Amino acid sequence: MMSVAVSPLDKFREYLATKSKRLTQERAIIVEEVFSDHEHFDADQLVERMQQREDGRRVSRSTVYRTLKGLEEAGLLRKVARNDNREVYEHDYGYPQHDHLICKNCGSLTEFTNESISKVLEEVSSDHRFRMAGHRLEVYGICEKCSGPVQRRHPMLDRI
Amino acid sequence: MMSVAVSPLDKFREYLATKSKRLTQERAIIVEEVFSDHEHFDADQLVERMQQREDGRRVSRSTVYRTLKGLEEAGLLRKVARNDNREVYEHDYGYPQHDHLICKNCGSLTEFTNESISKVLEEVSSDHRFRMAGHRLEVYGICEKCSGPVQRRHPMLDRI
DNA sequence: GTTATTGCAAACCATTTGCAAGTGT
DNA sequence: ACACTTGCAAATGGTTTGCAATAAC
Repeated sequence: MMSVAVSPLDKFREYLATKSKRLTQERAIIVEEVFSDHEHFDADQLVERMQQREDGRRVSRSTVYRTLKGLEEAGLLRKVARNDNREVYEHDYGYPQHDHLICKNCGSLTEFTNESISKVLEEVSSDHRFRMAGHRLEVYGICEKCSGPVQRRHPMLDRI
Repeated sequence: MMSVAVSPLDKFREYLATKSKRLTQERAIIVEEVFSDHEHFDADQLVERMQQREDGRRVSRSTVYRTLKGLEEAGLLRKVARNDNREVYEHDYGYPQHDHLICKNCGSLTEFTNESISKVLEEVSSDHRFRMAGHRLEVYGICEKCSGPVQRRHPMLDRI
């Protein structure tokens, strides 16, 4: 259980302060939108969500890109994979450490957590006098959905 | 110890045959160049190496890109990281499985091997009925070289 | 009032692709 | 002969950037 003492917006505000940057309306709206759910997303999807806001508070594509970079630096987001040639982001704050199974067929991301992986990485890093700051582990393959139905077009025949 | 029964070129030849593709001079030269050492490289570096060949057997940039894709499909190369916005490749044939420590400061890649990681990944995949085909693990941080000298500009003062 | 930020359009840049000429089988 | 490949130049497409107008502090 990880406790979240500060909201994402506050955390971002802190980060901005240390860099003499400003908390603009645009940045605030983006943070709100990004943290409104836990799904993975890419820049383009976020741009689209920003354009469909009912309150009409639009934000340009450039600002979305610029803010994503800031959120990453602030430790609020991290890149987890590339899909369709786009960087895929996910929350890196208030969300437990995990990695992903990535389906080569449908592109779906399945999260999993495993304690021993981080332990191993810490050992390895220490052996190499490497100061680990984070990692990105992508496991490629075919997910359950894609390996099931597709190959069994005639389920009854499987038993023959 | 992994035994390499077949040369990279032969392995590529086999792959090409299964796809009714041809072993052209260009492809052969690229394989030769790529497997002439074990260093990591990106497409641009390979293009440059191809242009500096003394024997004048040049290969165009497009063909390099096309062949890299083929070598990846053939299981001879794999992408291991992105550096400077470019895909970084390494040998995936006749070379033991390993992962990388990537320095955020100088971009250097340090290889490491660890048995338990693949074991864990197989367990996790099996738990999710996921058919693992491979993985990509990038550990980010600061390498020994970069964390040493840079931070200790006045080594003697460290002891104060 | 200063200085950072936005939105737009243009630029960037690694990678891909259409096509006519060339090559492997 | 046939189908696959090459090299070139042009296109692609995600991401970045210059700049004048605007907003945060």
